[in-house]
Amino acid sequence: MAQKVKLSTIADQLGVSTATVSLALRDSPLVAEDTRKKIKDAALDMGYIYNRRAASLRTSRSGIVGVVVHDIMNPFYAEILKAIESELDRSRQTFILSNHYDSVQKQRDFLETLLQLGADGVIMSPAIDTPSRDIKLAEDNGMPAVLIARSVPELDIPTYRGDDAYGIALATNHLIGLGHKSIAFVGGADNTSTGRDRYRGYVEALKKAGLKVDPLLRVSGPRTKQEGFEAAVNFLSMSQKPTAAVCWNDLVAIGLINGIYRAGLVPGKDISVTGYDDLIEASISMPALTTVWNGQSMVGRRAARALLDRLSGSDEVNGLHLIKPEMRIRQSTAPMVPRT
Amino acid sequence: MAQKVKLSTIADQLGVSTATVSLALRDSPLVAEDTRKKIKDAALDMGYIYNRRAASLRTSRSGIVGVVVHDIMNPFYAEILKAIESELDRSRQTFILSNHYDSVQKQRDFLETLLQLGADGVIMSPAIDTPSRDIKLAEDNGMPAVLIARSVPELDIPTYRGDDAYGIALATNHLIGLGHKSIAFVGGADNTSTGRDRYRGYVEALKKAGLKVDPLLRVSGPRTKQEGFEAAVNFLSMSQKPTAAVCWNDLVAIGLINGIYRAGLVPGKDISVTGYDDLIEASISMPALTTVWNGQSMVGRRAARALLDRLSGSDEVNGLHLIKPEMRIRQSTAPMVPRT
DNA sequence: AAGATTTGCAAAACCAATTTAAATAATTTA
DNA sequence: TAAATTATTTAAATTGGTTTTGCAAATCTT
Repeated sequence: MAQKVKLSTIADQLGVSTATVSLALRDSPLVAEDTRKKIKDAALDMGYIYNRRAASLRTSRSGIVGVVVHDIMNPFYAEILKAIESELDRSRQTFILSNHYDSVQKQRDFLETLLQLGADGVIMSPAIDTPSRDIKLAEDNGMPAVLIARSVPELDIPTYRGDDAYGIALATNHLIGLGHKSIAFVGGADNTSTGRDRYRGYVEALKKAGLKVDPLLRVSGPRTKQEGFEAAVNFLSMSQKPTAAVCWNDLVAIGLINGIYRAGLVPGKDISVTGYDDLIEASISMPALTTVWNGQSMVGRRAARALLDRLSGSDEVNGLHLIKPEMRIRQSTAPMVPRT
Repeated sequence: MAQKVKLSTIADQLGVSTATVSLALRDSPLVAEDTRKKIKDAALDMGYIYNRRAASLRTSRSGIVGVVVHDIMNPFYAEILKAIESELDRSRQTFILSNHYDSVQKQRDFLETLLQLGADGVIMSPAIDTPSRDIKLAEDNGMPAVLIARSVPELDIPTYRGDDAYGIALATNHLIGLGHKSIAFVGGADNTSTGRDRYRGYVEALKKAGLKVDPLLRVSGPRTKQEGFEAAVNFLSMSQKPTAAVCWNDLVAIGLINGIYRAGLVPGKDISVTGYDDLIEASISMPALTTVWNGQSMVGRRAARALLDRLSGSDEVNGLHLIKPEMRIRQSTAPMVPRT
C-alpha cells in the first residue's frame, strides 16, 4: 500500500501550508484562483483521499445518517428505504442501515453506535415498546430523529406514516359494498400503533355499516407472507364462515391467498381478500391484489426531507404527519357468495 | 443539549489523567482494579459517549464495513445481507449499505465514500462491467474487498458464489427427466458472470442429453418479478411451443408463472417452470416453486468471515469459492404434456 | 535497610483535518 | 511616494481520543 497522501503531503509538494490546501479544496474564496487550480490538480494526481473522520472531528458534522427499521427484507420497508436513499443521495449524506427485528435492545445498540460515529441524525421506525427516553437520549446528544411508519406515545418529534384507521376503513367499506357481512380481520397485533389503528378502523367501519363486530373473526398475529400462509388454516376453519378477509398488510394477504388456493378454494371468487400497503408485488400477484396504497415512497421522501430540514436548523416540522391512503381495486375481491 | 462528556471531563472529575481514563475504559491491565471501577462508574453516570472518529483517527481502525449490492430490495441479496449482518454483528462491526443498481459510477462513489470514512473493508457484488482497477484502488488504499454473487475477470480476490453452470444443469436435467424436449431459457443476460454461466449450463445439459439447442428459445433480459411477468407474453407466443422454462432466477420464475396464469394456462400442469435461488418465497408461492438452492445464507456468512479474516491479517482466503447448489423439487414442474 | 523490581499513573506526541487571527504581499488611493 | 486598503497565505489552536515513555511510589529481595 502506497504511503497515505494527506493534506500535508500536498502542501509539502507545492510548498504551501495545509491551511491553504484545505481552503483550496473546498473552494474557499480566500485562496487565489491559480493556487486553487494547482492544488486541485496535485490532489488528483497524487491520489488524495479526503479523511472524513479527521474533518468531522473538527466540524462535528459527519455526513452520516442512520436508518433503523424492523426488517429491510420486508418490501414495505424496502420501498420506504428506496425513497429515503434517493432523497439523501442528493444531499450527499451517507446512510447506515440496521434492522432491529423489534428488539428494543438491538435498536438501542444501534443508536449508541450512531452516536459514537457522530451521525448527524436518524430516521427510524421504532421497535415495539420503544421507551421515549431512548429517543430523547439521541436527541439530547445532538442527534435529531424522525419517525416513520410507527408512532411512539408521548413523543413530540416529526413522524410520518399513513392514516391507518382511515385506510383500513376504505378496504372494509369496499367489502361491505360488495355485500359481505362476515368479514374477518387477519394479521397484526395490538403492540404497535399500526396494529391498533387498523383494527380500530375496521371495527368502526363495521359499526357504521350496522354490522356486528365479532372478536372471534380476528386472527391476531401474522405479519409476514409465511405467517399469512399458515393463518389460512385458522381462517378457513372459523365457525362463522367469513366470506371475506381484511388483511393487516399485503404480505399477509398474499400468504393467505396462497393458503386458500392450497385448500382448493379460489381467492377473488369464493373468498375476497384485501391487502394493505400496495406493494409493487400486489399488482402482479395472482390474483392481482385489491389493496390500499399506504404511501411508502411519500413517507420515505418526506421523512428524509424533514430530517434534512432539522439538520439545517429548521424547527418547524414537529408533530404527526399522516399520509392519506387510497383504495386500489383489483381482482382479489368480488361480490359475496354464501359459503356452504 | 447538555455539555458533551469526553475523556477529559471524566479525568477532571476524578482528578486523574485522560490516559488513565482511556486505558481503564478499555480494560487495560496497566490500571489498578479500583481505579478502573471508579472510572467506569463515573463514565456511566456522566453519560459518556465514546467518540469513534477521534479514536479511529489515531488507531486507523473504524469498525465500519461497507456492503454494496445491486439492490437490497431484491430478496436474493436481502437473504445474503441477513447472513452478513449476523456474522458482522458478533464481531461488533457496523456496516454501511448501498445499492449500485449496476451503475459503475454509483459504485465508485460509494467506494470513495467508504475510503473517506476509513472503512476497514468492503463486501461487494460488483456492478456489471466493473473495471478491476476500481477494486484495486480500494485495496491499494488499505481497504480489502471480498466479492459475492458475481466475479470480476482477472481479479484474484476472495469471491463467494454458487456454481451456476452446475446448478442450472440440475434444473435442466430435472425437466429433461420429466420428458420435456422444448425447454426455454428465460431471463438474465450475457453481461454478468451469472447470466453467462447459467445459460452455458443450460446449453451443455441439453447437448449432453442429445437435445438440440435453439437460440430462439432464449428470452434474454428479465431479472425481476415484474419483468418475468411481462415475459410471459413472449414466452407463450414462441413458434416452437416450449413445454417448459428454465428461469434465470426465482423472481423471474414467479413472475412468469403469474403471467401464465393470466393467460389462462396452469403452471405446474400445462407448463413446467423452474426457478433458481430458492428464496424463502419459493416454497410458499403458488404453485410451490421447483428450484435450485443457491446458498445465499452460506455465501453471506462465508464472505463475511473471509473479510473478517482478511482484516485480522490472514492472507490465505484468496480465489474463487463455489458453493454447490442443490435441487428443490416442488409443484411447478410436471411430466411433459404436448401443447397444441 | 539498601538495592532491585514491579505497579500505577501522567506527560506529551500523535492522528488529519478546520478555522481564526495575524502576517505578508499586492494594489489603490491620496 | 507614503499611507491605506485589499488580497493571499500561514501559524497555531482545536477536535477527542490512543499510546509510548518516564517517573514516583510501593513491593520484593537479600
